[in-house]
This record gives sequence, structure tokens and C-alpha cells, in this order.
Amino acid sequence: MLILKDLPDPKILTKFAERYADANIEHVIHFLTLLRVGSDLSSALDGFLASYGLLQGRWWVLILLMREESLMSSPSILAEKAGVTRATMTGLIDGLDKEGLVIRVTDLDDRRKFQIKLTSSGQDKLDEIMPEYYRRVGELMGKLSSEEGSDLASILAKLQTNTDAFK
Amino acid sequence: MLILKDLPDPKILTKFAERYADANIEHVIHFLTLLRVGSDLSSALDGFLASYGLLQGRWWVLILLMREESLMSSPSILAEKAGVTRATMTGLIDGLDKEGLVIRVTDLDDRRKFQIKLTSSGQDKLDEIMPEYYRRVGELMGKLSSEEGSDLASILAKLQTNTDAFK
DNA sequence: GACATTTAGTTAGGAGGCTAACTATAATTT
DNA sequence: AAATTATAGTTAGCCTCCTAACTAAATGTC
Repeated sequence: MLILKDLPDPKILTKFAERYADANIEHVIHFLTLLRVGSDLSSALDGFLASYGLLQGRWWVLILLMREESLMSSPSILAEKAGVTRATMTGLIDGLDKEGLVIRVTDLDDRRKFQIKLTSSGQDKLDEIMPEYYRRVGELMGKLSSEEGSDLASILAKLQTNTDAFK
Repeated sequence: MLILKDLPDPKILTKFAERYADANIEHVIHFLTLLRVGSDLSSALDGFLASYGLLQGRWWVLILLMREESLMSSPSILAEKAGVTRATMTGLIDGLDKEGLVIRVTDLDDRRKFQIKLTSSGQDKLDEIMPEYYRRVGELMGKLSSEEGSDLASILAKLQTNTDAFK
């Protein structure tokens, strides 16, 4: 996501408002701020994960696998749950496989398929990351009062159901 | 940014909470939801811009140029304001240049530099996009009451100043 | 004035996204 | 049973982002 470092100042907004009469300054500022905070948090998370040699995509695959009783799932299902294409998932699995964090297990019934399994080394990696991850999420979100937390949740829910306003 | 499609259900959270005692479910849900809404909005914006043949990076450069009285700026300054590296800015400018939306103007005083200038065709492109962009931002953000809007702004501000909790 | 340092921008190579086209296998139709 | 269609995963090629190394030009230092 683009990092919008330089939000518009009032003088600039005036120039734009003159040319584009429909612009509602408040709305634009809130919208851009939301994009920017999301982007900042996302890169901060990436930076944190990078110190363990991971990135969001690969990390998320490990978590999805750990959620399973069997510690296994298929590439298609993982792709669907992670919200990426199957092609992208191939690349993520390739990387995790190379580092020994998951293995490909062939499916004897249907030879098109296989299962991706979290290795013990993958589980170790998660055990290393997750406590610190939770600690940091707590540190960040704990800055909000419980009322602010629930306000945020309900506002985001409202926006999310209207994301298609942009499509 | 990764799209976190599959937020954890209570059963999964229990499993994780047992293994990682420090996890605060509320915090995690709010954090992930914020990342996800940011990501959804960002891809929706990309989809909108794509229908005009642009993406966020290139669009943002055009806007930064339009903000300038002279409609010009240098690659380094643009990179800094857009929050990307100079190398990335080179690529963005290459693309915009190829489509005739900006031109490179050589600087006679310092032959290392040049200025990037918004062409009239670039201005036309913005004039085509921006009114519709503002309309859609209005449509989306107008779903929030003015109180919700200001709540959102203050909550985001709080989070933003604590983004380094993750670094 | 020659040498070293800084600055502006580009290039090269890597990562993770995407779409579209492909291979192999399984399931369905006829 | 043969031909078609659907499904699982990969490959190829493109985009945007990154870092690191490079070129060229300007500036500082001795």
C-alpha cells in the first residue's frame, strides 16, 4: 500500500476545493488518515516479522496451518483463507518449504492435490514469534480505552460493509 | 498488504490463548480488523484508479505535482512526499512519462537534477478522476455520523503515534 | 588544482502481489 | 469407453515496492 506521507495542508485543500467543488475536506482527511494508519501498521508488522525472517504472507500461512487440528491444509484452501491467488500461494509455500517451515505431503487419493503441513521447525518459529506479537499488539491497542476499542470496531464494521462504494 | 480474509473464530482463539497465554483476544481482533479494512479500502481505491489506467503510486505523483504552483517538483522531493524510495520514484516517473502525463525538464544549473512537470494531459487525467474520487470518498465516509468521524480521527491519531510499539 | 565526499538519479536484482495460460488429473457427459 | 469439462497446482510475464551498487555531477578540503 502506498504510504501517504504528505497529507494536504489547508492552502492546498483550498486549491483543490476550488477546482473540484464536490470535495468534502473532512471526509477526505479521514479517508486518507485511515489508509495511512493501516499502511503504517502494516509496515510496522512487516518490520517486526522481518526480524524473524518472515513477512506477512508467509507468517499468515503458518498461522492458518497451526489453526488446523492436523496442522495441514491444501494450497487452494490456504489461498482462499489468506485472500491471495493460488499462484501467489505457490510462491509463499515455495519459500516456506525452502526454509523447512512447511512440507508438501502428497495425496494418494487425488494425485493433483497435496497437503501442506506445518513442520516442528515451523511450529518453533511461531512459538518464537507469537508471544512477542501478542505483547506488541497489546502494547499498541492497550492505548485505547475499552470504549474507544468498541467505537473503533463498530466504525470499521460500518466502513467495511460499504467498501464497494469504491468499486 | 495482506488481506486477512479469515479472522479467527472463538475455538481457534482458545487454542491460541492456551498456547500463548498473553494473547488479548479483543486487542487482536481490533488490530486485525483495522489492518483488514485499511487493506480493503486500499484495493478498492486501486480498483477505481485502475479503471482510469492508474494505480495509487502514479496517481499520488500527479496529485503532488498539481499541488505545486509551478506544477513541477524534483524526483527526490516527490519520493520523500510519497513515502517511497528514489529508486521507486524513478519507476513511477518512467511510467507516467511514457504515458505523457508528466515530462522530465532538465535543470541547467545543476546537471544532476531535473524537474518533473505535470503535462496538460496529466492535468486532464486528474480532472477526469478527482470529481469521481471525491464523490466516492463522500459516499463512503458519509455513512459515518460527524461524531463517528471525529471519534475515528482521534482514535487513529492515538494509534499512529504509537506505531513504533511494533518496531 | 587534485582528491575526497556528498548528492541526484538510475540500474540490477529480489520479494510478493496479480492475471492468463499451461499441465496433469479427476469427474461428467454422451 | 471416449470426449468433454472441471479442478489443483505451476509457470510465465507484468507491476510496485525494496536495498545495494553504480554513474555523473557538484561541493569541500588540503
